Amino acid sequence: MPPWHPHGRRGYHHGNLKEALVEAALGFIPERGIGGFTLADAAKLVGVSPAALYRHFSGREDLIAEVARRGFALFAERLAGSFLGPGDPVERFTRVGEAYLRFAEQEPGYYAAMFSSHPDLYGGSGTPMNEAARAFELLVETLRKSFPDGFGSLDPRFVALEVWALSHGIATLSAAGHLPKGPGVPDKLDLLRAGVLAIVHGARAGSAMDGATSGKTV
Amino acid sequence: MPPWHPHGRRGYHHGNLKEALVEAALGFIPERGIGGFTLADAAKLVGVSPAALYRHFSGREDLIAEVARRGFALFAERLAGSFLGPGDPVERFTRVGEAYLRFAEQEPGYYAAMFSSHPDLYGGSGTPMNEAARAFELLVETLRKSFPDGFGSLDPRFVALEVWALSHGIATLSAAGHLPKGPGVPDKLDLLRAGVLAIVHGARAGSAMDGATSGKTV
DNA sequence: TGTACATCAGTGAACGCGCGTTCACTGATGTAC
DNA sequence: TGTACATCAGTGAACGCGCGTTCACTGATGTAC
Repeated sequence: MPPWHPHGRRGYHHGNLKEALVEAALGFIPERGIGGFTLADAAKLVGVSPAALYRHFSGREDLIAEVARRGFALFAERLAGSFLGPGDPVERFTRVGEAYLRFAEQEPGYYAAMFSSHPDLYGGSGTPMNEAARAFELLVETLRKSFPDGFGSLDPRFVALEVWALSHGIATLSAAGHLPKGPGVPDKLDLLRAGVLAIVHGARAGSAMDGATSGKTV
Repeated sequence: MPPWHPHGRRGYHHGNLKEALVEAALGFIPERGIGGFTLADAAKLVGVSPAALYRHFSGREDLIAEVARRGFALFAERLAGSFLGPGDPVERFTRVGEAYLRFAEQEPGYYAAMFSSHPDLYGGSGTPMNEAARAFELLVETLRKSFPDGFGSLDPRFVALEVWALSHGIATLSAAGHLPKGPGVPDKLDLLRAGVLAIVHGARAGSAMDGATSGKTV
């Protein structure tokens, strides 16, 4: 018999309450939205009194911040993993973009928590924004490896931000149902692939973009 | 003496309650978020009993849908307006992108309402999604005028969607405080200009993008 | 191996609150005659 | 010009509800001796 049961309760002590609450949040957030997620429901699902929650989190905000923190960490892991494997760097970088959209779609709870809360609310280390910065750095590094010749006078961080913004835009429009769907209609992967190619290609060609950004670095 | 007072009450009848409630929502949504906006606060701000609201809206959802509907209409107006004026078509199209970001920043209440609610919730005509579709058509038309030679085998609607997604991504990341700020750092306008140039240029060059999207139209 | 005890993760009842919505009503407006 | 009356935009009190959080507590765990 394991020291604690993965689902449900063993007895008076849950044994794995923190993890269970995070999982409950991940279940509720996608279907109710971040604002519609309640501690009461999470506690009920897990089979615990609402007050038990306060042994592991300082409150609602804290639980959501924890979800966001874990989300960014997992996100970075997924992006990094997708860059591994066969193919030339450009192909592998394309896979990173696909991994971005897949994460947003398959982990809507994480994704919503990650981008819902205002980063100014958090300070210090180990916060969601810390993890977010690490994920961004990873994207920059991936971009550097994929295009070792660089982007002319353009900072790779600038290009990475561009790619991130496009991915985020496609992911959120898609999640909100604002993207056209149907047979014969390009899907979000087509949209991302073409956009990323254009951004990266445009940046490498350089000339057109230098005017707007010369001398600026992120 | 005017038939109704622009601010506050004239007497028992408000005279302009519907407009006043929409304005109240536009004031609260940016500071509290769409989920944090309450009918009670809106009614109090306007100086009216909470029940009065139901003479003009069927409920909370309906009020927010009205805000979204007006938002999309105003949005389309602003985008169209920014395309007018001097300059060659490409310059003017660039201004449209800037107008997008300006709208998102200056009208956060409208913007949040426009993209907060799931379009599937609405049906029929005169709904937010109807206005949204008109705004998108306007973007497509602007793109057609700016690049009359087209984009090779690429549907202008595909390119327009790309531009919309990038703009939306930049606008939402910026609003959430996820974009780096500071002197010497490219701002969101730099980001959008460079991205749009790359997307449009990449689409005109064609070759690289055709593989991913040949035969597909929006 | 047994027992006393510190630790701490839970309970459950209660709190104050504010929400969206309803109801029967009332006051103001404007129109018909 | 005056009056009766229909219309309708408001009132205000109440509803049932569920929220996040607190509190004194209790049961289980594990460690020291």
